[in-house]
Amino acid sequence: MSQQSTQHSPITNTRRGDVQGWSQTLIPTAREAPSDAELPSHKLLVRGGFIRRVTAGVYDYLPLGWRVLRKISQIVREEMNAAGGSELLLPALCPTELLKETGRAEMYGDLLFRFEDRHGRDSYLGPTHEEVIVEMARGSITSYKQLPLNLYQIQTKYRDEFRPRAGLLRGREFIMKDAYSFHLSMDGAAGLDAGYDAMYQAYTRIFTRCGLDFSAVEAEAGPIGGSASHEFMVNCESGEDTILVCPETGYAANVEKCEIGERPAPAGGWFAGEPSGDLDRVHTPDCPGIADVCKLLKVKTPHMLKTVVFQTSGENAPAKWVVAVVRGDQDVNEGKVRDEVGCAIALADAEQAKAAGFAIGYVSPAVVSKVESVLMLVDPDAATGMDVAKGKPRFWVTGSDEMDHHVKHFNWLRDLGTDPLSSDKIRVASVRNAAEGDPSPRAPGATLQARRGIEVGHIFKLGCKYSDAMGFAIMDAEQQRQSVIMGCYGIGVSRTLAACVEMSHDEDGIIWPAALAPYHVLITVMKAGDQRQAEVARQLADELSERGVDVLIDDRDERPGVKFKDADLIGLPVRVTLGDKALDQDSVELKGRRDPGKGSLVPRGEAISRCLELLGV
RNA sequence: CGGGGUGUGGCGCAGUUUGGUUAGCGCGUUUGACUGGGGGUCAAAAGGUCGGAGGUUCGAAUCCUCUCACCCCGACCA
Repeated sequence: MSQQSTQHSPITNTRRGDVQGWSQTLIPTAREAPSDAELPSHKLLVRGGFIRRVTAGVYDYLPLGWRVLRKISQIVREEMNAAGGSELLLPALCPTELLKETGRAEMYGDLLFRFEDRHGRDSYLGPTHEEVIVEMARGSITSYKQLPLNLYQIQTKYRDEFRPRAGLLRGREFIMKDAYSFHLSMDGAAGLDAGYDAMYQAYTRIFTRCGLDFSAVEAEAGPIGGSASHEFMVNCESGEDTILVCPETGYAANVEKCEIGERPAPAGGWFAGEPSGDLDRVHTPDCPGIADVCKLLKVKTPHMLKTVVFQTSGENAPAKWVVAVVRGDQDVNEGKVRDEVGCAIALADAEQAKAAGFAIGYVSPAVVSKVESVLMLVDPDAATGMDVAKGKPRFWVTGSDEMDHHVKHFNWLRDLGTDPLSSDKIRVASVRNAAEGDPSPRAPGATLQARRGIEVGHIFKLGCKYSDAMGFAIMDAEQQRQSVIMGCYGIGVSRTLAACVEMSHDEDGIIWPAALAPYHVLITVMKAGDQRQAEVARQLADELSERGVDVLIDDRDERPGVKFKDADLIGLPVRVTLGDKALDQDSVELKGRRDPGKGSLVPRGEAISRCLELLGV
C-alpha cells in the first residue's frame, strides 16, 4: 500500500510488474462456452481461459484465473495485516473428533466431506475452521496479555454442496479467507466490539479496493451462532441473495434479518371485525401445504392464516409451545419469534407436537385454547378482522385442528375460543420476514426496496459459543478464569473473482477493475515477427514494469481480428496496439477496455503516462 | 434429496423416433500457400467406437436392463 518508495528494496512491497508473452503461457480462449454454463461469469471465465471445470463444483485455476485470485488475496492480506491480523495456515485435513466437541459433525451432516483413513480414523476436509483454530488457540493462548488477537488464513475449503452451481459462485472446493479474533471483553479497545468494527472497516476497504459495487447489510448470525453479523454483498441482479434497503436512510439487511417498520393497529383495533360468513369446515385431504389448500379451495394465499409450531427450551421459557401465525403469503421468521419469546426455540418435532394435540399441517389459531402451555404470536398483518381498504370483513381460511380439514370464514373474535385481546397467551408481534414494500424500520413513510446481490463476505460476533464448547478459557488480570470471546470473519476469495465478472462485463467479455486484472496492460503486436514492433513492445513493457505495471504481450502469430476478440474477452483494462501505421508516426494506439472504437493515437513518449492515467494510478 | 434434462474427437452440435456399408457437421488443432486492423480464404491432415456394463439381434450411437457422470429448478452457505 505504501506509495512512499519507488525503489526496489527487499523490505518494501514495491515490486516490478510482471511481463509475460502470451505464447509463453497458457490462455486457452474459446469462441463458445461449454453448454453447462449459464451465468456470464461462468461462461466468460471459461471462454477467457481463466478456469476449467474438472468435476461438479471443482475447477482448475489456469494462469490467468490464478493471477486474479492472487491479486484478490494480496489485497485481503494487506488490509488484514493493516488491521492487525496475522496470517497462518491450518490444515484442510482434520480429525472429526474436533467437531464432536461442538456437535457440528451432525449439524453439517452431508455438507461435510468425511471419510476414514487407513487406520479407520474419522476425518474431514475443513468447510470452515472454528474448531481447528480453537483447538490450536487453547494450547497456545494462555494469558490475557496475548489478547486481543486476530488470526487469519487463505485456504481451500470443502463443502459437499447438494447442488454446486454457477461456476465459481458455488463450488464444492473454493478459496476462502477466514479470520478469527480473540478477546476477553465485549467493550474497550481490546474488546470484540472494537475488533468486529475493525474487521467491518477492513472489509469495506478490501471490497472498495477490489473495485466492487457492494453493500454491507445486517444479517442473521446463522448456524455458526453468535450475536451480531453483517454480510458484504456485491450488487448484481443475477445474485442469489435478496437484500432489503431503505432508500431514505441506507439501512440494508438480508431478508431474514430485516426489521419491519411500525405497523399500527387498524382503526377498529387488533382482531376486530365482523365474520365474513358462517364458519365452514371443509375436507382437504392430503393438503398440509398452503399452496395445496389454496389450489383445492381456490383461494389466494393472502387469505390464509399460516400457523407454525415451535417448541421452547431453556429455563426462562414462558410456555412449552410457541405458535406463530402469519398470513399465508408471508414467511415466519424464526429469529424474530425467538427474540419475542426470549428463549431458545426450535421447529416443533412433528411426533411430539402431535402427541401434545397439534394437528401438524392443519393447526388453527384456536389451538391456543385447546393445548396446554401455548404462547401464540400473531403477526400484525394476520391480526385483523377487517379489510380496511375494501371496507369488508376479512375472509380467513385456516386449519381446523383436525387432520385433512380446514375452515373458511375464520373470525378471530368468534372462533378463537378465547378473547385474543385479554388473553395473556396471545400477543401481536412482528414475526415474519420483511418483504419489498414493507414500511422501513428507520424512516417513517419510506418503504423497503428489494435488491439482488452475491455474498462475498460475512462477519460474525461469535461470543463464547466455541470457546465454551471446547473449554477455551484463560486467566484475566484479576486472576479470574474467563471464556475467550471470539469473532469470525470470512471472505469468499474465489467467489469474489466470479462476482466481479458477474458485475462487470459486456457482450464482448470481461471488464476487469485495474486492481484485480490479471495483467494491467495488454500490448498487442500486430505482426508477429516484425522486428520494430517486437522491439517497441519490449521497451514499453519494460518501462511499464518499472512502474509496477503487469504486462501481457500478445506475441502470437494470429490475425488481428483474433487478437482483438481475445483482448476484449480477457478484459485487461488497457490495450496498447503496435502497428506499422502508428509506429511510422512514432506513436502507439491506446484504448481502455470500456472505450468504444479502436482507441486513440498517442505519441510514443507519452504512452507510459497515458497508460498509468487509464489505470487510475 | 424431490422434480426436469443431457451424455457422440478439445469446444458446440446432428444422427437415436422407424437398428443396416468406412459415425457426420461447424469451431479449434497440424502442414502448406495466399493473406494481414475486429474470430480471413484455399488445399491437405490428425483426432471419436458414440459415458460405462450387460443383454436382444445376422447386425446396436440407435432397442431393453442396470449403472455412472453432468446440468437446470426447489430448501442451505463464503
